[in-house]
Amino acid sequence: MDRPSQDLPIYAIGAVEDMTGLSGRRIRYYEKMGLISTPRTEGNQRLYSPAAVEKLKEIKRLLAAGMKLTGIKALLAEEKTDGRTGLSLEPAEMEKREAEPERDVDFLTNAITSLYPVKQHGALQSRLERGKEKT
DNA sequence: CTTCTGACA
DNA sequence: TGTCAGCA
Repeated sequence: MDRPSQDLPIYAIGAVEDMTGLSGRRIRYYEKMGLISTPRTEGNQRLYSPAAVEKLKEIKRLLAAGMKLTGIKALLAEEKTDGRTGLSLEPAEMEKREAEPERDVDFLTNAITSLYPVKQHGALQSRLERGKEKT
């Protein structure tokens, strides 16, 4: 069967700070901004899975690439959606996208193609292209 | 000792 | 964003 080990929340925020190079302040901030969701222990302590750590590294990269938190948030929302059908967006998300001030489609497309494996390009680019025509 | 939230600079 | 307070 699959090994959910990658998804098991096992690291305390301190360990994540060492692994990602991000400050706890920032990690908590990203969570507050809705970029990530973190499981808590009964004592309200945050726990991060190896996958979550990678996700944070990804956010760090995107940020370094010049993307705004809002753009990354939208990107993460895309991934959460089915990459193939990719059409289960909630009205609230749609509105946010329409209102996204820094939506440079070409820039996002480049960032995506250079950062992600071919697999995820299709649906994402289709959506971006559509938004492009629309605009 | 580490983490948490809220708040200030 | 760093850092401090006051808790747990």
